This record gives sequence, structure tokens and C-alpha cells, in this order.
Amino acid sequence: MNLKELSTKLGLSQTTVSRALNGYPEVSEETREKVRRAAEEHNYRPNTRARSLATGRTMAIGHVIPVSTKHEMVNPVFGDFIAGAGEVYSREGYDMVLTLVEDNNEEAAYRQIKSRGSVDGVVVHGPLMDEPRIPLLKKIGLPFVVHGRATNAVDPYSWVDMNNRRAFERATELLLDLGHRRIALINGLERMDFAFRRREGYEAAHYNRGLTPDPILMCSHEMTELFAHDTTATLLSQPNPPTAFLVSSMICALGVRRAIEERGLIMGKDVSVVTHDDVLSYLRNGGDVPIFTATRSSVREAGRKSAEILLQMINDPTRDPETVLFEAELVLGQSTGPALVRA
Amino acid sequence: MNLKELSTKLGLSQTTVSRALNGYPEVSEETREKVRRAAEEHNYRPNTRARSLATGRTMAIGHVIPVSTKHEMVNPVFGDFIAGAGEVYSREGYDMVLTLVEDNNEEAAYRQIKSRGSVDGVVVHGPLMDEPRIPLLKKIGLPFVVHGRATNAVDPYSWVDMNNRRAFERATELLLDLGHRRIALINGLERMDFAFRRREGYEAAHYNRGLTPDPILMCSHEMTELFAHDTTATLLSQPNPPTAFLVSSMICALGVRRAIEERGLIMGKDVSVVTHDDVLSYLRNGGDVPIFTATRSSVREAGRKSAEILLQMINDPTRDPETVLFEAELVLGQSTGPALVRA
DNA sequence: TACACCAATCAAACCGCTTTGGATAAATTT
DNA sequence: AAATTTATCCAAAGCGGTTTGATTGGTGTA
Repeated sequence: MNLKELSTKLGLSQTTVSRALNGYPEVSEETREKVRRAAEEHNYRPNTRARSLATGRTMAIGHVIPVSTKHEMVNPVFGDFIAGAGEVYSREGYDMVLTLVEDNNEEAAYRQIKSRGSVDGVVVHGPLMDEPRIPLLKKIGLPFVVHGRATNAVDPYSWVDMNNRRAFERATELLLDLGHRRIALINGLERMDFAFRRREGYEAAHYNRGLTPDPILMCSHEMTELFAHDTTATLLSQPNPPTAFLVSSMICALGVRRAIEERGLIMGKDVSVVTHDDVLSYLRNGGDVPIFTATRSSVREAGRKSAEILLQMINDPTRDPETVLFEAELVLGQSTGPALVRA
Repeated sequence: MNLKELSTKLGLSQTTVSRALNGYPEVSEETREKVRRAAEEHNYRPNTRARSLATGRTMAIGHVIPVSTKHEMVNPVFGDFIAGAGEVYSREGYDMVLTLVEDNNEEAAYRQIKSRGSVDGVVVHGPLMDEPRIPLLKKIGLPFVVHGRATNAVDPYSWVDMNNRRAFERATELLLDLGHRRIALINGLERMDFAFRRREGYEAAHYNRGLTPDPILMCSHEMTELFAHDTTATLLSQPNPPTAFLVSSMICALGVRRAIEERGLIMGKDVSVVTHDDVLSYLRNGGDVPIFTATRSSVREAGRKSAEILLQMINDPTRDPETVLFEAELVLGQSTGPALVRA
């Protein structure tokens, strides 16, 4: 059933039917009600493509997922972020279009998105420190909001991020307060902006107390359980092993714990662990009592917020860029305790 | 830059330019090359919406993600499945449209997808045993492929699934061979088809040996680390505890292991664990030596296959429904060992 | 030389919707 | 009574492509 059919069936013009359904005032309430009922009855929905061609608005938001050609990992955080954003989109009648882009031809991909005109705006995932996509999107004039930030970006742009630096500074301070002096950092890839900021926080906490972290203890990689496990195992077998671990994700924390327990050590007693917790739906950090002491910030909430900001920008292009910085909670769990005095 | 502009710039008609770019034979190679170069130079891309309006093909595939209103879990498997499907889509020039649908108004959602005409087909996720979406999609004539199956479906339809029953039957046989007689089943929600089949396999292995599984040991829930942990802890503290666990996901297996170790037991020695492993990119089952003995089947591969089948169906609607059944590998890891003789 | 045929190109219709710019009849002013 | 205004409704022009059905000039054939 399309507009034409519906309107002939009603004995009205397409114009009137269209206006009736879209709430324009120049149609009588009586006709509007009649039209509405007929539309309902025949299950009429305007064709998205035709409408967007006519209006110039696509009512769709693009999410561009960087897929590394080398390590083909999908960020586990992604599902929850999408779920948060999706809540907002479906409430506002937007579709969500996913595009997987290999990291070697991002520029072409974004240009294509713009010129094919299939979305009104995009959410940028996984920003690097030097993020070429930001000036690019600015240049080609596609509204966007970044989940995260790009440290070296110059012009203002919209973003939604967590205060990574502060979170990891606080976490490190906690461990230092507990007497730990050799704290390992199990971090993500440092070209990722968030990982860089986390290291900054970790280092700052040390420097603030006149301490210098041991570079040996700072590890950086794709955040898999396996990497975390293997790295932890290696570090623990060294002559002067760390007494605490600061970890960038729950998945990694599981790997750290596994390595700790394999060595017959007890987490929270022999070795302390603090992790960041994105509050993923399938990986809750324990029940009432958290398993891991953690810096906590919901990525789903970040998804919601990003979507809201982007839609606002699309509805009012004159708006200035908006930014949202979430502060992470620091929750105490069972994985931390005072540093043992070495025998 | 649109077709009109490009064609006037070239001094050709829109027809010729369009045909040149789309590889139609009735245009000279010379002109075609000229057009191609101009298009390249001006970074021309046909507008998706206009094209799809004209052709009737949208070049987009919908993925409808069921979001439970009660428990708002996002299936962690989803990211990898999407990544697999996305590979195929981007190779074939398709977009991927995500729609989150609350489980209470699915029918309306699918009807809307059809009548809005924004996708050429859909992938159905998370089929239940009685899956109303299958007859619905058939009725409204939207091509689809199901990731998984629906036991009670009557008409043929396309699906890509893993042999859940066989996998869990084999896993159970392995544990029985090792002498285990009290095997706990940590399963997903049993209205989900895959969970039902897995239980069937588990039970069949018992029955085939004249054994009857203890209903107390069969647990079913959303597959979170926490549920698995708590359930395992409870089971282990009972008078006649299980000596082995058959688990439906890696995430759950991590919870099971945690509970085992909290009790001071050693996995693979005191208690055996077999899990299903979806080969998620961020949660590999160990390196060369698997941590968990596992039934293994890549969900990313399932994503690829589903996408391929769906595109075939779209390209040739007369095709009969196609089905793909992956057999899971059974890999031996460190989490299984012979049942200890009870003192 | 006349005819058919082919290769290359184009004008115009169409996809399904929105929106501009009337048209008409009734209601209100002057 | 004529002139405006108002309330409804409509025809037609896009939006940016694809596709149908000519049109043209050049070749080959009888």
C-alpha cells in the first residue's frame, strides 16, 4: 500500500493524505481522522527512501566500526554502546546503519557515506590520539559525535567520554594508599586515545607522590583475556614482581585473575587488582559486593548520551559542539588489600 | 555532485552517464572511460536513496535485535556475528541496518520494516522454540535467514545454526567417559531454541547409557558470569555435589571457574568443566592449549554464512530455502579430568 | 541505390513521497 | 453587493537516480 493507492481509495489527493498524516494544519480534523483510520487499517507506512529523497533527511544515523585488518577484534564494548544509542534512535524514529570499515581506507569510507547520502550523521568509534576522521568529517560537513576524544584535535567538536585520566589516577592513588609500590598497568593499545589518557592518570598519581613507575610494568595491547593472562603470568614470575595490577577492562581483569590464581596466589590478599568496568550487561562485576575493585562508568549510558547529542545537532545545525564528560565511580570490591611487606 | 550536474559537465545525457557507470554494454568504451574518470575526479557516488527508489532494491540488510524489556542484556555474541556478516555486506556493497525491538511488539516492528521498505531482507536473531517471526516474515514476504532454528516451525525456511544437540551430547559423553555421573548443566534460557537443543543433547547422552540426569543439576537462565558463579557455588555446597559442569558459554564458564576456585577446588582435577566456545575475538579460549575443554563453533563464521545465504536469496527469490548446520569441534583443554572416586 | 541493421546516444517516464503554488467555496469585511 | 479572508483541497513540480522507447548516423548487404 502506497500513498497513491491510499489516496485514491479515500478519494483524496496525495497532498491531502500526506498532510493529514504528517500533522499539517491545513486539513480538517474530520478528514484527518478518516485518513488516519484508513492508514491504520491498510497498515500504510510511508516508504523511507521516497520520503528521505523528498525531504533530504534520511532519518538514519551511521555507526562506523573500525575493523583492524591485522587483529580482527570486535570491541566487546560495542554491543552495549549500540544498545544505549539504539534506545534513543528508536524512540525518535531513526534507523541505525552500521558500516564496517577497514582501518586502511577510512577516509574513502567516510567520503562515500557522505556522498551516498544514506545517513544524517555519524558516531565515531574508537578515536585515536591523532584522529584524522575529525578534521575530515568537519571538512565534508557530516554531523558527528565522537565516543571518546582525540587528544591532538584542534578544532572543537562534539564528544562523549569518560574521564579516563582522573579515573586511573584515583585508582592508582588507592593502590598507593594501600602501600603498593610496584603497580602493573594492563592497558589497551596506546594509539587509542583512552589508553593514553589512562596511562597519564596512572603516571600522574605516581609523580604526585614523587614516585616513578617502572616502565617494565606498563603493558599495552589489544584487550583480550589471553593477553592479560599471559602478561600477568610473565610479570609475576619476574624477580621483583608487581604487588598490584591496574587493568583496563573486565575481560582483561579475568585474565589477570586467572594468572594470579594459577600461581597459587590469592587476589585481594597477595595481589591487588583494580579494573575499569564498563558495566556490560553480560559481565556484571559481581552482585552486591563487587568482585573487583573498579572504576565504573556505563558505556550504555554513553551510547544514549551520544545519540541524544547527535540528534540535537542534526535538528539544529547552528548549535555549538557539545561535550559530555562522565566521571567514573570508584567502587571497592574484594580484589584489593594492603600491600604485603616483603619477607 | 549528482548525476545531472555530472552529465551536463560531460555534455552527455543522464542516461548515458548512468549506463556508463553501471557497466551497460550500449555505451562506447571511450565514453565509458571518460565518464569514469570524471566521476572519480568529482568524487561522484549515486545517491543511495534515489537509486533504491528507482530500482526497488535498497542494498541494505536489516538485523533486528531483540531487547528484552525485563533483563536488558545484549547478547555478547552479537558483535562477532555482526562482524562476520558485515564482511560480506561490505564486499557486496550492502549496508547493514540495526533495529532494536522490544520483545513485546515484534510483530509491529517487522511489519513496519517491510512497509517502510528500507531493507531487502533481514537476519533473525535469537529464535525461540516457538518463533512467531518465522510465519510472520513468510506472510509479509520479506526475505530472511534465521541465526539458529525454531524447533516447532513447520514450513521450510533458511537458517544457519550449529548442531547444538550433537555438540552437547558429545560433550556429555566425554564427561561420562571420564567417569562423571553428576554433571551440572549451566544453560541459557530454555525458551531460546539453542538452549533447548543443548539440554536435549545432554539428556540423550545420559539416556543412551541408561542414566537419568538429576533435574536439580539442570539450570537455565540468562548467560551471565554472575548467574553461572552463583549457581555453581550453590550446587557445589549441596550434599551430593556435581563433579562436572557442562556450560553454555565462555562467559558462564568464567563464572563457574570462579566459584570452583573460591571453594578451594581445582578445575580439571576436583571438578571438570566443558563449555561451549563461540570463538569470540576478545575471549579466546587460551592459546595453544585451551583453558577449557570446549565445543567450538565460530559465531563470526555463522555471521558470514548467514549473510551469504540471505544475499543469494535476494538475488534469486525463486531459490529454495537453504540451511547450514555447523558441527562443533570438541577440543580438549585443561578443565577436564577423570572423576575422583568419592571417599 | 535502397534497405536493413547495428552501435551509440538521448528524451521522457517512473519510483513514492513532500511541498509549492494555486483553486474553490464558504465565511467575513467593507 | 463586492471585496477579502479563511478553510480545504488539489495538480504538478521536484528529490536523484534507472529504464523504456525512440532517434541518429554509419555499415553491410542485396
